[in-house]
Amino acid sequence: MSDTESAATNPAGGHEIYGMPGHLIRRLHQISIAYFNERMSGMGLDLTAVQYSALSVLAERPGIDQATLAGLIAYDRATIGGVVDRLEAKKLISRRVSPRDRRARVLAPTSAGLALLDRVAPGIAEAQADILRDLAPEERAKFMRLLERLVGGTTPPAR
Amino acid sequence: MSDTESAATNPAGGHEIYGMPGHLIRRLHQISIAYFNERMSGMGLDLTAVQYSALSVLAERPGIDQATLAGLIAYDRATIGGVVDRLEAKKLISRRVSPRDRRARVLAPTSAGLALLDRVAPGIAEAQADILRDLAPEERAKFMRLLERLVGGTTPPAR
DNA sequence: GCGATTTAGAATGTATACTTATTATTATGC
DNA sequence: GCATAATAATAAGTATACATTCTAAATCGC
Repeated sequence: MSDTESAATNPAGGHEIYGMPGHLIRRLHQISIAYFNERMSGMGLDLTAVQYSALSVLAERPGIDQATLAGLIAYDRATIGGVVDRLEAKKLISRRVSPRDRRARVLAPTSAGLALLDRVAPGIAEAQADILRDLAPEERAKFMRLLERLVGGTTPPAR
Repeated sequence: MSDTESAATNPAGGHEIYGMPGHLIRRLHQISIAYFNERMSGMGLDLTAVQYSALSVLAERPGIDQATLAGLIAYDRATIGGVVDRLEAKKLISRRVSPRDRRARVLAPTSAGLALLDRVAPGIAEAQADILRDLAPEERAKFMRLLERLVGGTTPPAR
């Protein structure tokens, strides 16, 4: 598709999706998740990308509640509940009622959770490298800069 | 995060996710879907991005079966079943058993499906523009070129 | 031409992802 | 200090997304 065509239509009146940003972004996300899962299963581990992100942020900021965690990684607050459930079931984090606000749940990684983070670090780095593998180093930097601009310009959780 | 740090760790030994490609790609996908849904609900329509892609491809290639459709947009074959179910329930596509292969289901948009595609085209174009809004025109082109390289280099459905 | 393999689709189970509604609890206004 | 508004989680419902398993049907090999 040439640059002279709109993203939504072509001269024949069709609706080609292949050149649309949304389609390519969905595909790249799909590929990114596939690389992540490959590395994790390759290490014999059962951890999703979403679970890794949550655990990682909790290691940096132990003691935050679910709503704060959701805000920090731009998860929906309803979604975070299930993620936290599964991390707790795997004994990677602890969840207690906050003494200061009995509505809130205070989260923190367990020692097993922290140990797992260290153990997966190489696989995570490899998965990230996999994603950008087909670009030259300068192109990777350029892509990451543009990506950060596109994401950073938007207020995290849309709601 | 500076370029001298790895994507997975920082000098303090932490595991910052904010600079990782995977995290930023997930965020951009989330933002992309949010823009799509805003435009659709703004037009009073009930159509997801996934459903739009499927319908759009069926308009270009009427008569293909579900496995072919899945391959063309890189959907999982198990996922496509539900997507097709919902499109059929909304009477946007037809699904009949193939006369040549009784295992397969031949798909095609209905006239209502084709009419809907034309009707949503402006909203789709706006949603795509929303995603790249914060970049200058040359940056948009650069980003799209890199995105296509990253996606195009990978064989579509990972399995 | 028939048994073995492959393939299409569906079914099942897990994990996001988001909307809306509900409950429990806290903060606010006056 | 009490009714009201706001907030943290959960619950319920819909829609991807993918792995695995199953059935039906087609194809392949010899």
